[in-house]
Amino acid sequence: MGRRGSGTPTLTDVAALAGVSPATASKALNGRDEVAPATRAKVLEAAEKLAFRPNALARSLVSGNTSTIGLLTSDSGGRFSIPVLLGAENALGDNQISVLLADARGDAIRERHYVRTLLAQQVAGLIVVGESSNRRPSIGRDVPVPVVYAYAESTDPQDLSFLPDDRGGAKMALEHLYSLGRRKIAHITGPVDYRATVERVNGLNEFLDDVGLPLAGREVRYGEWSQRWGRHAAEFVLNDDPDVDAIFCGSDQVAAGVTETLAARGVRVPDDIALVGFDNWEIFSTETSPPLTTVDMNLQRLGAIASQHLFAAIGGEQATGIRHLPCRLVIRDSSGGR
Amino acid sequence: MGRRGSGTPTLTDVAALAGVSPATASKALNGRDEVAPATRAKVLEAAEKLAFRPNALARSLVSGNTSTIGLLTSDSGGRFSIPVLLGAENALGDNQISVLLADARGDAIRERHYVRTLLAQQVAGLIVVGESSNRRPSIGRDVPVPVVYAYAESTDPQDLSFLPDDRGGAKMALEHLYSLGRRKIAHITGPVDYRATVERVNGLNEFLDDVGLPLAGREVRYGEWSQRWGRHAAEFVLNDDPDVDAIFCGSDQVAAGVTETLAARGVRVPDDIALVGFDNWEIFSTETSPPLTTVDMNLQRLGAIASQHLFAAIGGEQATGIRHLPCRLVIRDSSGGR
DNA sequence: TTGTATGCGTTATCAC
DNA sequence: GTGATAACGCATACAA
Repeated sequence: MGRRGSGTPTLTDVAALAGVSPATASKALNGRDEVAPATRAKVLEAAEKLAFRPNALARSLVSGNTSTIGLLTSDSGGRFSIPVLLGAENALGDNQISVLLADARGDAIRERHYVRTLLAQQVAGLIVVGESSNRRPSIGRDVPVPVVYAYAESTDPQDLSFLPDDRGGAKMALEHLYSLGRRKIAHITGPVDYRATVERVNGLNEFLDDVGLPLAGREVRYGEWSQRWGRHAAEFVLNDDPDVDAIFCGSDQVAAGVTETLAARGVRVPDDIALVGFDNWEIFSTETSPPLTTVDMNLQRLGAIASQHLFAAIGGEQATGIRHLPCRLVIRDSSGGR
Repeated sequence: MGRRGSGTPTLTDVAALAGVSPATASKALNGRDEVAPATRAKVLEAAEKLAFRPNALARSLVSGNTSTIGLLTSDSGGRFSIPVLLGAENALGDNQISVLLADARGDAIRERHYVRTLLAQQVAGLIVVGESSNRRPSIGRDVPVPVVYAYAESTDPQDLSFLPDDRGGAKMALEHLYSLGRRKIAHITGPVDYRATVERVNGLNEFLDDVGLPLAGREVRYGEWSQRWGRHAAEFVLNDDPDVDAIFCGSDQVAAGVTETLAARGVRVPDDIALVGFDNWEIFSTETSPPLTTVDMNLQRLGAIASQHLFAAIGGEQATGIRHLPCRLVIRDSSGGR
């Protein structure tokens, strides 16, 4: 009889109903070919009838590997981890892989705790997602399963990290503005201690150097990731440099604030000033008036690629280093580019 | 020797190092009292030395119950499931419970698939989170583990569902406005086919009836959950009823749009018009100018309570029906209430 | 107090 | 082609 007489049916139940041994039933259900077609049919029928589902725990215990991976995150809002998770689930496909989620909330102690818990659950691998894409401590080399960092950069070069190519993304935005004839481009962005901020500014500077253009708006405006900052910074830029004909923002949230100030001052977008954001965070980018041209970091794709590499690593193909994945320009009305 | 000679240490390894049998080691580690203090010390020391972590799979296989629960969600953005998840993790505390997350993306087929997968993983219970708080099909009575619905209402009254008390939340908002002397209150909200929309309107109507006040702004303005709609609807309201002195919005996102229109038309908030939102979605509620007074649905608390009930159910204390959990008014500047 | 034996549900090995 | 048997890592009933 099966578990506790009345519970979920077990392989033994199926075998009994089919009139074969558990071993044979196992082979039949797992599609091994050392089993007679007639027998297989009987077993499958019995399994169907009992709505049999193999106990993944028992299976993992004997096989030594789970079909579960751990996702260790720190961004409590799920702003980055959810897209990464969705991308991972996509890549997993019907592989019957499950994701154990643990949110360490940026606390190193809690993070260590969760790593141990996830390992106790015998996860086959770990994906670490950052609360920002900044460099962050490695969870260590003594972890007995493969680890990849997605939207996070491990300080240990022996780890494998996946980051969006913010620098390239910024260049895409600027090329777009440049191609539309804009020559007085200002930049309003977030805190200077974000890798994303710095990389986007690097892309900006490289582009301006390449085409021989000065930065407009007097200087790069560093602030916070908030609409509030966008509103204020737009005032500064307009006051200091009324000729500005384009503003490239370090995030859509900032761009949303900029939009408000421009509207309040009667500046037309994109006619007077073209606007480009970053993130393609749709609750902002599709909701401003006009909707934002913006740079999408392809986080879902990043999650998919990271998990593919994780599986490769689980399969023995270890890799190391930092991979920058391309961004994508999403053109809407705020730049006048279509 | 343990797994594959060199892998993760097992209980047997610990026992060997401590010079006792695996059974004794097990008892010592699990805090059973039929073991001599000296022996326990030896075992603990050995476990420490080997960094031993019990294999949760094996433990579950023998005990028959896992320390894992499944979280089945449909809101791809994580807008509701993440707070619920955090609340659940809080309630779990150090119980070493893990959460297996599956995102069905609103697809019933995928949902069934994930339920089966989660069950195959032997989850001890299931939390179902909706993409909205609307009524949704039950995942069925044939699920062999307890299920609770959080921010979702199962169509089956035998299920246990937890919902925010939107009606009560709306009343809190209105009482607040009323107590501040506002008497011409309009309502701008989302689609009429959302339970949340309807319940908030119900609360509105009940309140207005109670105090004998007519609705201002001509009628309830139903639309979408978007800033865009908020901007337009505010125009309608102001045009139809210029005397309005308060606008209660069905969401912060809508309120953010309303704010923009009010600013554009030179209407002062809260002096001319007081504004109250709903959701306390902080990227909106703390970022508008002025910041929004709004109703918080306490989703994290809802998640905590739902998971507590789930554990009770796992422990045998089944419950059924629908529980409405109170909202909380968060007072900021947009209502002039502080 | 400690150790031996057994079983959880499944798969793999190896006889038959 | 099929079925005993052992093993995965752990916990427990029971014997010592």
